[in-house]
Amino acid sequence: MDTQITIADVAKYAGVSTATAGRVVGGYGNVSERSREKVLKAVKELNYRPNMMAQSLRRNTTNTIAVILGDIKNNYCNRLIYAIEKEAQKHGCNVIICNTHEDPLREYRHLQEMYSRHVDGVILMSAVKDISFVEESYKDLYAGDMPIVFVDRTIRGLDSYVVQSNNREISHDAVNYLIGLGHKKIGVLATDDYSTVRERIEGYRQALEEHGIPYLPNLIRYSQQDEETQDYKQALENIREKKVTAIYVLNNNLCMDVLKELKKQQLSIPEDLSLLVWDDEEINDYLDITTIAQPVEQIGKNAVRNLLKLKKKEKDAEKITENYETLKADIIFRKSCGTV
Amino acid sequence: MDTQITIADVAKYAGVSTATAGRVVGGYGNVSERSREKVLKAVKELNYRPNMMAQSLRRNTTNTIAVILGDIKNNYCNRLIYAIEKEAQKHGCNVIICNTHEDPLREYRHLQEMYSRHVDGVILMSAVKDISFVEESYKDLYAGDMPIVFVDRTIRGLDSYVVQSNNREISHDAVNYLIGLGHKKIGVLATDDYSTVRERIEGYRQALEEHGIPYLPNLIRYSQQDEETQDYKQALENIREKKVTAIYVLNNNLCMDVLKELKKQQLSIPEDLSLLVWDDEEINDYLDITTIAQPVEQIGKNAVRNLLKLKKKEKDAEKITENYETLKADIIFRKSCGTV
DNA sequence: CTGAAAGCGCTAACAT
DNA sequence: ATGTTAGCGCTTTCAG
Repeated sequence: MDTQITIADVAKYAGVSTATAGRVVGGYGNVSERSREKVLKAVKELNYRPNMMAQSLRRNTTNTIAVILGDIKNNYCNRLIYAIEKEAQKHGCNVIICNTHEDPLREYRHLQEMYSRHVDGVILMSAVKDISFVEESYKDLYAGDMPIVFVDRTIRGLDSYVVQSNNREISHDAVNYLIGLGHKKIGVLATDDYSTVRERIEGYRQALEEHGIPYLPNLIRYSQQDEETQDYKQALENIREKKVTAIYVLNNNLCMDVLKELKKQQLSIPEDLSLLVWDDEEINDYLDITTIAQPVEQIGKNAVRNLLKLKKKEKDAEKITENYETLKADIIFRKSCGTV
Repeated sequence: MDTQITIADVAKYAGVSTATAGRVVGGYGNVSERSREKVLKAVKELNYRPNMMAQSLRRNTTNTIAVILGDIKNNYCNRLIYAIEKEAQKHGCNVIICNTHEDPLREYRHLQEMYSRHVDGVILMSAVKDISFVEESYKDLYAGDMPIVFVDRTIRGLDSYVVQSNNREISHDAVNYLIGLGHKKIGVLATDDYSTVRERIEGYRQALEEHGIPYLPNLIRYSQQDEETQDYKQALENIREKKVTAIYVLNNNLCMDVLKELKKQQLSIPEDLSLLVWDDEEINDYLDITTIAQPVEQIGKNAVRNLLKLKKKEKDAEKITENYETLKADIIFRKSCGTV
C-alpha cells in the first residue's frame, strides 16, 4: 500500500499553492515568513518526503553516480568503493554498484542501464583493453553525454578522463630497488594485458635496461586469478624454472596463491626468494612483505570530484584542463626482499 | 547537452502513435508485425533508450534495491555486497550502496533517502542495537511501506525479516570442540553488543554450562576495531591475564590485531594459545586457523529473494510465512586449536 | 509574494 | 490493432 504524500497534500494542508510549498521545500524563490512556517509545519505533520523520481525527471539530475568495476570482491575495488561512497555522500549523491566480472558485454549492459537511469556520471574500471575491440554499435557508450571517469585503467586508444597511480614510475623505482639488492633475474606475475599492467611492466623494463640487464619477456607470466584452473601454479613454476631470485607480483590477488605455493614447497622469504608485491593488505604487514601501496582513498575521492566537475562542465561548457590524473603510490619497505 | 530521444521521437520516426511504440518497446499488448518492425527499426536507428526516471515515476517501481551496511570495508560486508549485486542483476535490479559507519544517525538519513528514492527494498545491517534506542520520530523508518530485510543482525525488540547464520548453534558447537580439547578458560573477543554477538555468546555460555564449566563474564572483552585507540591490545591483555588457554574471536576484523600482538609477544599457535575465529578469509587458510565460515553468498542471495518477495507481497497481500531465516555456518577445522 | 498551469517521459485506461 | 489522452509528482515560468 503506497500512500505517498505529495507536495499537493502539503500545500493543501498548509493552505497555500503547490508553488509556494515547493519553494519552501526546495529552498528557492521568495516566500513570506508566514507561509514558510505553515508549510514547514505541514511537512512535519504529514511526514512529507519528496519523490525523488519526480524530482529527477523534472530536474534531469539524479544525484546518483555509478561505479562499474571488474571485480567487486577484489580488495582494491572494495577500498575504492569505500572511498567513492564516502566522497559521494559529501556531495549528496548515492552510489550504484555494478560488477562486470571483467566481461565487456556486461560492461556494455551496465553502461546502457546507467544511460537509462540518467545517472550524473560513471566511475569505470573497464574490462575493455583496447577500444578497437569494441563493436561499433557500443562505442558511443564511451563517448556519449554521460560523464565517465576511468580509474585504475584506461581503454587504449580512447581519449578519456583517468585517475590512477603513477604505475610506470613507481614500478621502475621498485625494480630499481630490487636490482640494487643484486637481483638480475626478476620474475613477474601479472593478471592480464590491462593498461595498468603494461605500464608497470614498462617501468620494470626501463629499470632493467638502465642497468644493462636484458629484458626477457618469458620471465613474465600472465595468470587469471581463477580458483579452478590454478593457472598461477603453472605460471609460478614457469618462473621458478628460470631460476629467478625475485618475484615481482603486479596484483595482490595473485600474492596469496604465490605464498601458499611457496609454503607448500617449503621455500622461505627472503632467504630462498625475494618477493615484492603490489597493493597493501593487512597480511602484507603481518608477513613483512615489501609492498607498493596505492593511494586508493585518494583515487576514489578524486574520481568523484572530477566526475562531478565534468557533470557541471557539461552545462558551463567550461573545459577541464587535466584529463589524466596521476597519484603517487608508495613503496613500503619491509623484509621480503633480500640481497643476492 | 542532453539530447534525450523520447518514445515520441521513436513513434514519429516509425510513423505510429506513442502508445504503439510504447507497446513494442515495453513488450506488452498487441501490435501488428508490421508496426513492430517499424518501431524496432526506429529504436535502433535513433538509439533510443527509455528514460528510467519517467518509467519509475509512472510505474512506481524503480528496479533498485539498497544495501545499507555498518562498514563497507569489512570483508563480510564486501562479500555480502558481491552476492547481493549478483543476485540483484538476475532480477534486473541495480544496487545502491550506503555505508553508515555504524552510526544510527547516518542510518536514518540513508533510510530516508531510500524512501525518497522509492527503492524496491532495503537490505540492512543495522547499527541500531535495540529499537528502544531510536527516537520516536525515526521509528516509522523501520515500519513503513518500504520492504526491509535485515542481514547478519536484528534490532532487538523490532519484528522484522532477517537472514543470518545459526549463530547460537554453531557457536555452541565450536566451543564444545574447544572444551573437548580440554580448554576450560576460553577468552572471548567481541566487537559490540549486537544481536549477533549476543547470540554467539549465548552459544558459548550454553556449551560451558553443559560441561559444568563456570561462565565468567570477565573473560569476555569488547573491542571496537579502531586503529587509533588500539583497544584490542587492552582487551587482549585483559584476557591473557586471566590465564586463558584459548581465545575465541567473534569477528575476523579483530583477528589480525590479535595475530600481530601474539607475534610481537612471540607466542605461537596452538602451542602457547589456541585460536578459533569467526569468518573465513584467505589468511586463515594460509595460517591454518580454525574458523567458523558463514554462508555469506547464500545470505546475500536469500536476502535479495526475500526482499523481492516482500515487495510482491505488498501488492498481492499474500503473507510470507517465514520471517526469520537461519542459514548453517560451518566450522573449518585447521590447526590453531591444540589440546591442553 | 503567490498561484495557475505547463511539461519532464512514460504508461495504460479508454476509445475507436 | 492502434491512437488519444490523462496523469505519476515535481519544478518553474509567467501572470497577477
